[in-house]
Amino acid sequence: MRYVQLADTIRDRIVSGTSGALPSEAELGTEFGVSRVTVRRALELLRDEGLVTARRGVGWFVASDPVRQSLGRVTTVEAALEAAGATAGRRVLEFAFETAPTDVAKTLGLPVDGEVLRVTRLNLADDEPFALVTVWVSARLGAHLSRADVEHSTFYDLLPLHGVEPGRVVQTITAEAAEGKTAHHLGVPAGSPLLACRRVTYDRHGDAVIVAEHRYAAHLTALEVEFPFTQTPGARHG
Amino acid sequence: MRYVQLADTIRDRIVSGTSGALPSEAELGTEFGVSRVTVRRALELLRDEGLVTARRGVGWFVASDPVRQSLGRVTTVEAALEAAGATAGRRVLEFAFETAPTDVAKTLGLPVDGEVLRVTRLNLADDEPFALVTVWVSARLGAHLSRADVEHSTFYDLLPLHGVEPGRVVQTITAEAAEGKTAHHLGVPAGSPLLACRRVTYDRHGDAVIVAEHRYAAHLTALEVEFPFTQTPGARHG
DNA sequence: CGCACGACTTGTATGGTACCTGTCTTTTTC
DNA sequence: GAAAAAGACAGGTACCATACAAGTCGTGCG
Repeated sequence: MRYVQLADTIRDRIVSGTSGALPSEAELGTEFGVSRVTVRRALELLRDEGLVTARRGVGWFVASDPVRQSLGRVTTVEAALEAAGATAGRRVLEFAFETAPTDVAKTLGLPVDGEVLRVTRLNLADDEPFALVTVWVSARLGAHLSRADVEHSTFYDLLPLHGVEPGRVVQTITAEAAEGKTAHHLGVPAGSPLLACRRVTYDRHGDAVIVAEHRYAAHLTALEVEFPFTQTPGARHG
Repeated sequence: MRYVQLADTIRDRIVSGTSGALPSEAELGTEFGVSRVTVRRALELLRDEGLVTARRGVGWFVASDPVRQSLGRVTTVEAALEAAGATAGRRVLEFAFETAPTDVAKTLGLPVDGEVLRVTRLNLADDEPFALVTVWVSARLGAHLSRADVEHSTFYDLLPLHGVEPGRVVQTITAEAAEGKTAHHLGVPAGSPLLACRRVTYDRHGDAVIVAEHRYAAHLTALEVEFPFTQTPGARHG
């Protein structure tokens, strides 16, 4: 689907800072070597997402500061815990350099047999386990981290010390059944539903630096996302 | 049996990371030096295993990659499905006026025995069940909606016609085990993990107008949240 | 100033092309 | 005789090219 890919590249262009008016449909068409119809379908897709708006006779515009607008108020489980006054604790279960899983290598931009530091950690709230977290960073970065470091500080506190400036975070949320070992650590029956969040952190240059997987027991946790409604008239699917 | 061997090699290729669209039947035929019929028999074998799906006139796709729904940008399930290249459908299962569940009555600002319109709907992606959605609106608003309305349009398209302007949306995400009836509708085993989203839509005046519960089979769906890195308590835990 | 005109834009519709899957029949091969 | 190959056709989808309607804006003329 050509227009989906085109929408992806335009979306990237928008989230990485472009604002104001977009080039006209005809210009985008010649730039990407596609017809105007295809450009329109891509733009309509982005309009359904609330990322852009169109004014007839004028042009297409990036919706006013869409990133901040739509993503400003994401509350994580950890934030809620702190707000509730719980004391957060960490217990490092594993700390190992090993070859990266293929998907992790891919997102971190490493070769298929690239080496990473994997830290598996149990997050505690008032000494009760509530999240099982696995973090991967490239071995090059991990070389500067000690086990004590990751036990007492967050990765977000540590990385700036080594010249890495976090830029943006993409969090993918899904659900899964608790596998035996995970269930044991979280203190829930095996097979019970978990909230699984994969969080990829990028630095200022757009390169992925941290891949993390958080697993929460479902009965304890809920993520809350708030965003303003963006009017999307004329959605193509009725 | 030539096509069984071919199915094996294609399966290997898929499980080792290939995703998205497969080459066309003709291309696979020339690549492996077999006829199109043989390629088809192999692919049909993999389809029976649930590994791939075919869309007429388009091509074959690996079935495993979930639909990623971007929170904060996509406002409807339909938009996310279209972005993934699937065709969206709806089937209304229940359409009833009844007394509101207490939590719904509370969020909608109704008295404890207030009346609401409840619509339970199955969302389809390429004619496969994808999401089970229950929507509650106050009886006062629901009085203007017909069953055909909610079958053919989204609530977000319908409400502006009756003077309601959506303002903001708060979405709460959690996981749960599929209860029997829900599992049946979604075509998954009972007890399998679901992604459960409760979405409360407020109008311009800050009054809650829609309460909706979306349930997705976990293996089909992932929610995606992107936010710029800020040194807030919520983003500190990594 | 007022106004028409033209150059641009988005919105909409249509015909045509290339390619895809789905299904069938016939021929070849082992 | 069964499996595979080869071919043909139907039904669909995505994309392109084109045309035209409708809206906006700047320019220049009277």
